[in-house]
Amino acid sequence: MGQPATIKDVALHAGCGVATVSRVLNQSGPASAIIRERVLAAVDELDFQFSEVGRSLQSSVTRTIGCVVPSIENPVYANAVQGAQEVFLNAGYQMLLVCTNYNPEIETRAIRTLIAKQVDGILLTVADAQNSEGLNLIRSRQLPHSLLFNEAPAGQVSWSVGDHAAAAMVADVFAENNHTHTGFLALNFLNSDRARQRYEGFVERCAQNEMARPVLLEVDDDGLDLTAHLKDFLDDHPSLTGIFASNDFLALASIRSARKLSIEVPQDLSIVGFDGIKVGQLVEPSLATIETVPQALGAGASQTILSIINGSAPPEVPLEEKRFSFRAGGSLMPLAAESEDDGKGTAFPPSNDPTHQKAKSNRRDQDEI
Amino acid sequence: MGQPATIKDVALHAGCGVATVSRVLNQSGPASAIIRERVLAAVDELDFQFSEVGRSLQSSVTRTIGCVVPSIENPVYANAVQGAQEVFLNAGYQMLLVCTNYNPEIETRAIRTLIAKQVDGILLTVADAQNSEGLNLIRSRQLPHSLLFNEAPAGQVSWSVGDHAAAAMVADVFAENNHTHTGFLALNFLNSDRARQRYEGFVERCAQNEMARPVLLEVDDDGLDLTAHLKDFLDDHPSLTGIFASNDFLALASIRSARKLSIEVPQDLSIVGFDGIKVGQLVEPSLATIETVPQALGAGASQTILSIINGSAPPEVPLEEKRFSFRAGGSLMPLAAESEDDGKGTAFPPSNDPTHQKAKSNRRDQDEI
DNA sequence: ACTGTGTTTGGAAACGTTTCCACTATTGGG
DNA sequence: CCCAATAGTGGAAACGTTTCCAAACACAGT
Repeated sequence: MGQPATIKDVALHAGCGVATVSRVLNQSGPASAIIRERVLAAVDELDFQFSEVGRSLQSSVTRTIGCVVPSIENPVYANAVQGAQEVFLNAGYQMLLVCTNYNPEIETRAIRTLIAKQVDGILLTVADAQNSEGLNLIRSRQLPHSLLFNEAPAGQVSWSVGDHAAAAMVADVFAENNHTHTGFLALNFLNSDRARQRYEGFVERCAQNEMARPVLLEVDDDGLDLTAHLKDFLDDHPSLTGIFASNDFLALASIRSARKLSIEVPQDLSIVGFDGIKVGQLVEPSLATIETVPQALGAGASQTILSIINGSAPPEVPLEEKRFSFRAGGSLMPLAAESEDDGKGTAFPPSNDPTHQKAKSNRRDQDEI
Repeated sequence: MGQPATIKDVALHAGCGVATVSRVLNQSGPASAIIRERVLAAVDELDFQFSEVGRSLQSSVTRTIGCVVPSIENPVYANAVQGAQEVFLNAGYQMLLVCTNYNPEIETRAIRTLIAKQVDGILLTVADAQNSEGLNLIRSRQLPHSLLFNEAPAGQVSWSVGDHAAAAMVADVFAENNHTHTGFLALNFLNSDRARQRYEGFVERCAQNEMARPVLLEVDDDGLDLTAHLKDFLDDHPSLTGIFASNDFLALASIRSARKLSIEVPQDLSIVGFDGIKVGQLVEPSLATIETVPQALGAGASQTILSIINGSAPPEVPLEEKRFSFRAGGSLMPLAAESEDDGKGTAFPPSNDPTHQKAKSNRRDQDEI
């Protein structure tokens, strides 16, 4: 029972040539009933299984796909990866997973190794789609691939949320609820083109809605305690009535921090998140957020890759409206309508609003379903 | 620019033999400065990279590890997988990930494929460690492997939480807080030996603490709405003052459902979770739970595999006390001390306690830090 | 000039497959 | 009874590596 049996062993055992064994097992050619039986018996006896390595060398197909994402501790990526994995598995592919921790160096090295391993395709979320060494490597070898969560440059397919438009929708929601002075809370702003796009989309639409320019609050560690940051931020910008957090964890952390500062959410401060993670619906107040469908994006991107491999028609990326939606929640509350702000909206208007809004209408019911 | 360059192309380009190219690139033998330069130039020119497939065939080493887990939508597994992935990557291995969705058939098939791909080791969480076809395959081929989250049978290493003991600790916590009538809330009881072990550990220790035997509430779908289930459950067992949920999501869902039924947590009902997911600390009331260290378990299990591969000393599995701890939270509240129950604790005692406990001491402060 | 030592070098085998092709039986029809 | 199809079979090449081994070469000491 030393080394695993090879096709040669089977051939020897069955008293035939290796070609015959291959034909029987792959049903790729004629074989007499007698010999078929002998081969099958030998396979059983030796517990034989083809080596995919030998096969891959011969066919230059590995039935393996590479997947490169920043991290799967973020449930958004976890869901996407899981969705992708499932599609691949059903199509007979397995998935090599690499988490880069937002480190471009690891990203590049990982992609290089994936190429060397001759994966049949690569699914990836890069730190910066405009300038990714790994992505260039992939492109120059014309390896089937698809971007996930990155907006692709010019005409390339990519399965992304539509961060710009989604963030604009948040601006609209704030506008509809009479919020004019808002903040944007971001983590890892530098390492994520997604966060940047959300910020841009939010800022632009706020301007269009004649709201004040959103104030940027950038935090760098992902510790849970934002309290100090939040306090400084609100002290500096007392006119703020709403915060758009660039992901749901930040949003939840903000709610908690606000509570410690005796700021009631949503009465004193409205908060909107991004991603639509499951727990957002389990908490009190429930989280108003942009709901996304990461699993569907992951699955779609996988199908894109598979279609390139098979030469079949690629799936259409759904319209933006299908990729995100606003999920109402108790963390957002309308402000009593008031006189419009001056319509400048470009520069930071001096806050002429010395106190926090204290609208006290008690509308907990919003998340009763 | 058709097919990628092979070592033969490089040899041709550099005007030398393939053996020389191999020696230069691997620094595995002598080579004159002249020829070294020519080889390096050819590599650059042709953008050559070794094919790992050819290499693996020759060396029967793939620098690839298989990882089989139920799902990475569960943050516990996601963390563990990420921890493992990181260790492997640092050691020069990549990881093939398969999510089985708790389906033993997929599990077996995946393991079979991993073996065929000649992975150097397998890290896995199986549905049932006592009776896993895939695990048997791995064992019979003596493939380096390590179990994760499964308790291993007799003397085998395994990186698990220590579900039995952890659940017993929950029983102790309930006892210290004067809860005597508790329920155990489980999802997927059939598919998870973990849930079963938690139940057993909880039941046993409750008996030792002379508490009533915990009532089992099993739910099958993982929809978010437990309200109906919870209502029936509490109607049937009005004496319950505490629920131990077999994971934090269930615990959070219970809190929400309780709220809908106008049952206050923790005043009317205490809830303790299991796993210690991050959001548990962000919600109000914060979740009392068993905190685990899935990332450390994943990393440890990986190191076990690496040590088997390298023939080095395997890392020690930490003592149970290091693998979990109780995290206090606002969802659990002590009951006013009262006369002891009758000490039978074995059969279901008839509930002689017609109303819910309504201890009203307002101790929100418990989770202020 | 010749031997001996040591350094470079490249041919060839091996790893486990698939597939092409040539070869041998078997059959059916004349 | 012979010939031509045809079904069944196995040898060998190819895939891209590494490594063994023998050959070639350089050079110093006699």
